[in-house]
Amino acid sequence: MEKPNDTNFITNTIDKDNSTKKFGGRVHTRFPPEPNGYLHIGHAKSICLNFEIAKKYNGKCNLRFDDTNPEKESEEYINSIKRDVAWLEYNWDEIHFASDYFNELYTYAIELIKNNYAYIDSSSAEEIKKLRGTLTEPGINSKDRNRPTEESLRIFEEMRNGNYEEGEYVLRLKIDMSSSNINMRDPVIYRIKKIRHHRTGNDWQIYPLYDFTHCISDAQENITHSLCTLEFEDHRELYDWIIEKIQHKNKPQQIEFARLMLENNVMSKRKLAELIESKNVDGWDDPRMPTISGLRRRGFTPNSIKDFCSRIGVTKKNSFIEMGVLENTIREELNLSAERVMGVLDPLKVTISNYPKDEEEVVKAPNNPSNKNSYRNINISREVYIDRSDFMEIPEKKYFRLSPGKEVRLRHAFNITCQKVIKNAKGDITELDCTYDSESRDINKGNKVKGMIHWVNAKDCIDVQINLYDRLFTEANPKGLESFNEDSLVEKNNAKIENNVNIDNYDKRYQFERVGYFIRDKKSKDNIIIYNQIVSLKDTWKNKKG
RNA sequence: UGGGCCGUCGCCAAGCGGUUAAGGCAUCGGGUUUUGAUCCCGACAUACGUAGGUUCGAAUCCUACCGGCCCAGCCA
Repeated sequence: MEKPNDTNFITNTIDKDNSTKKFGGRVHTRFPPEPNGYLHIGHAKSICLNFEIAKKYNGKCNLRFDDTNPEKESEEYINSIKRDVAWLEYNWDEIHFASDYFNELYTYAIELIKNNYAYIDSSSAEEIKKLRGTLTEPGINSKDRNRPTEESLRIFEEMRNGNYEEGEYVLRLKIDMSSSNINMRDPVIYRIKKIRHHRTGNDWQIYPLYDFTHCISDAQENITHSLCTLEFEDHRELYDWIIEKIQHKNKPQQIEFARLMLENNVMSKRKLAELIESKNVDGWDDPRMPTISGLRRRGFTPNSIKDFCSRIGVTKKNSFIEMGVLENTIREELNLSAERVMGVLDPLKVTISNYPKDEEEVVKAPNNPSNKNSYRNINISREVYIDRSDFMEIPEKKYFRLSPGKEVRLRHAFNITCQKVIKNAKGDITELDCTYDSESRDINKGNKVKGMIHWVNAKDCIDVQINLYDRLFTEANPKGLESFNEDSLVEKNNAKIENNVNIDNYDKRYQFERVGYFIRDKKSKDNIIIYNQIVSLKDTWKNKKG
């Protein structure tokens, strides 16, 4: 594995902080997902960043669920997120929930009201929106902005007790309605929501909003570097304002980085959900999905994902990463570790007419070219299957696989020559009549041939379905479903694989020689054995042809 | 049109006033290899969004432009 690229503008900042003892040389990060959906590769970038930084500086990294909106959140998501983080082999030092701080948050809110930094507003959502101003015009103070402290305190408590309906009142920070930073125009920090929370049940009728919750949660956990994505840059001023006004002893530093975007893919929960709802994919863990669960089912390993994250770097520049970078990481890992077997996607029957009927022999084939001492045995007899793509009746230039009259080697076995092409009434090729050169079992004795193709023994190969995957969209930056790649899934229903494959092992990744890397689909039905193509082998021949 | 950010090779990304402007992916040559894979070797930015300026010296500092992203949820 490559040495991870573990320095970036954030570690530079931390180095500086450490040298000035800003946090006493301490480093404490956190990964703060909202449990309202499944994690994707973009989250993996954040997970790797936060946990790797903690590791690098002998610090800590917490897992914290930002669960302040019970409407969208659930236990199911909490569990899936925990599972995904654990699958990536990261161990959080502490696990917290923003909802654990509801009491402290409430107390801080009261303090802010008392200090004239917050007030209860009876304005409707529409009124608040109207008075907020625009990007170029300042906002206007709410009629309730100077509500007496005692009154705000009383209403706030009544809100908590459930005396009011949703929308009747909100608690707002009193900052500056004319600020050029719209986040500072008296942001709402508490709203009434008469919804049962998945962790606090019916204890609360009011729930704090992100801006109020996040900074205080960080401070409570004594986080030093609060890493988040670019869209929160404008919120930093508010983050710092709140920490200052509540006079918290801890002052975490928020640092923003660019979120991950992949070419020919989408990353937003909404767009991912669209793919599912439109039935273009079969769920959050469809092997084409950029979700952690999708990647896992596809056959990616935790290491390959971490390797990917270290390769793409961390900056403040919005950019799209080519899918090839991701694919390359798993290809590189599997090249070293995956055992080799053979499998044909589109079987074409080959009868070796001069091979004795009812006879069979065993050939040896290395499990991995890196270890010449580990072999597997493969049976071969009179009938084999090869891939249709390895035969061309009228070969194009430089095609050095099988064609009429041509000799190629069956990998690990011997050379065969195509004598006759057999077709059905429609003119489709149904079978090839070939002869073999028994001398060529010894690789030094047969003719030197340029073509080498893979095959399976007809008598004992295993019938499987092989799923080939490609990028989800044809456009680099998809706007919507219009550019969905209809060929993103190709099912090879008649595929056949060598019987050395352990079909009961759902975790073992194989290289089907000359084709790609495969893993048994965890969702295979009992009657159909499905193998997922994790990634193909590089194919410069295909590239050259254009 | 207010504010906050960003612009170094096709895609990422080092670089922090003096370097031949790292590295990875991709691409293109060549070698090894009976996986058109792997592996190895080589090529690949006189150029850092543009234009000025400061300086003996600038991708690095200053100014002005140009281009892109984000912000007007009682979402996070």
